[in-house]
Amino acid sequence: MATTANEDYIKTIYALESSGQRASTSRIAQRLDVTMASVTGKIKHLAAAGYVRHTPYYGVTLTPKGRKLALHTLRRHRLIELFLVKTLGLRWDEVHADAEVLEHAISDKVLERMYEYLGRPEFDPHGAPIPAEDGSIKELTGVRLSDLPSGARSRVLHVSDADGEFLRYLASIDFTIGTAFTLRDRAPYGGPLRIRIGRRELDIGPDAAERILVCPS
Amino acid sequence: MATTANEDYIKTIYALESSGQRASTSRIAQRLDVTMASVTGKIKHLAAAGYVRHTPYYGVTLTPKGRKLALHTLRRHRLIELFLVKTLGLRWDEVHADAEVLEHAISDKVLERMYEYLGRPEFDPHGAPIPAEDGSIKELTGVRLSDLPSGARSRVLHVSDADGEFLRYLASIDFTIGTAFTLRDRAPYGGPLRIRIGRRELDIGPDAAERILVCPS
DNA sequence: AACAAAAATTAGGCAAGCCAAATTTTTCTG
DNA sequence: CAGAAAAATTTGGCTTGCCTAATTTTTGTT
Repeated sequence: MATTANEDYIKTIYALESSGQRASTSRIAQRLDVTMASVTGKIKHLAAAGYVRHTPYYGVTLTPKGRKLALHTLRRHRLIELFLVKTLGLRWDEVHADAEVLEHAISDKVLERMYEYLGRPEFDPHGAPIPAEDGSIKELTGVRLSDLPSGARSRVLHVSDADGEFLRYLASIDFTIGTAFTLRDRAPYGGPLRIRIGRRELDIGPDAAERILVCPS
Repeated sequence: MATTANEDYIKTIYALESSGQRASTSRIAQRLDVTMASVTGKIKHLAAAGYVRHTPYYGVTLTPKGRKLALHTLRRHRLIELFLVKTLGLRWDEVHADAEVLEHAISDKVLERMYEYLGRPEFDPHGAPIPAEDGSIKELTGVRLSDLPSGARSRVLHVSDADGEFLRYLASIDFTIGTAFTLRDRAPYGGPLRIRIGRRELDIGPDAAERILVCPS
């Protein structure tokens, strides 16, 4: 029942719900790059199997069973990303696609070995929390860099793993997970944010700032 | 074109050819645990795609293209087995099933990283040679333990990875790849072979001895 | 050589996943 | 609120990969 396709749909629905969006047919279709017809068909199947509740012409919500599968898959994805970075030395911007495939292929046994090998980690290379085996997950209590008040001291908490180019950009300016910095000020009218990291000064565009989660400290 | 199913069929045909058996519909079906009808259908597809030549009512042979795919898949399988043993500490008897799945899922990039991480190894945990990237493979020049003359000094070269129980048995008597030993003698009428390893003496049944490849030295 | 058994193939069907095109429902807009 | 646009669904069709049952070909036996 938990095929590759099913897990991908469930993960997408979970991501939409987590970001406060309605899991509508069109949004699922867009994220998975399939047609709406395919989504409607799959939704019926997932509803019959008890993973989602479906309100026709509105969208779906995960059942507890669906939520559990989503977190199980997310745990696999994030552990695999971390393993690829830590063990094989891949960069944080190039592990997403591999993890997307391997999360459906690796056995529970191998996954638990990876978990132990990595020292029971809590976060993946992008700062995202790794769900526990029981399906519990730590919520990230951060704010968007774009919402940070001027003068605040903070550190980088999380960036999405989905956009490799953005990750390469952040790596190129050495603005990675855990980096401590001070927000000097922001230029008016959508101008860049001026950031100080130790002795180094940095400008970050407002669009980038919206995609970076930070932890005020 | 190189789907999971295709790669599994090609691997099976390669294994049959390598062991000098005709790759007939029935033998392929038996090894893959599918019906002969399924094999006939798949064979037509593989023949049309240029991986095999098909002689109806007789069997198939690999084309150079098919052989290349077989060796490519075998390389992946064996590297993954070794990686699981070396890096994650799995036992040699429990890696086959995982490798069987992962060989179809791991990207070339990750595989090459594993190859480098392992120090460009030449053999898998069961002594089988790992095909090179260009598809070349070292032939094992060994003899079956059952064919070894009495009194010969030798070492364990290779055992098949397919039978976990047999591998556990060999591990339990500490008769693993590379173990040096002397064949004392063999009991008549299909009796056991008496083996000496250092100071230790061991009896090995004739059926087991047929499945162990050794390297006289 | 003739017949039975074994091996192989063909024919027809099913499930998963996808698609395009047609239709229905909802939402938006003037 | 009426009509248009957008969203969702239905219908029918395609491919992969498997199955059972029926048929054909080969092989083995007397």
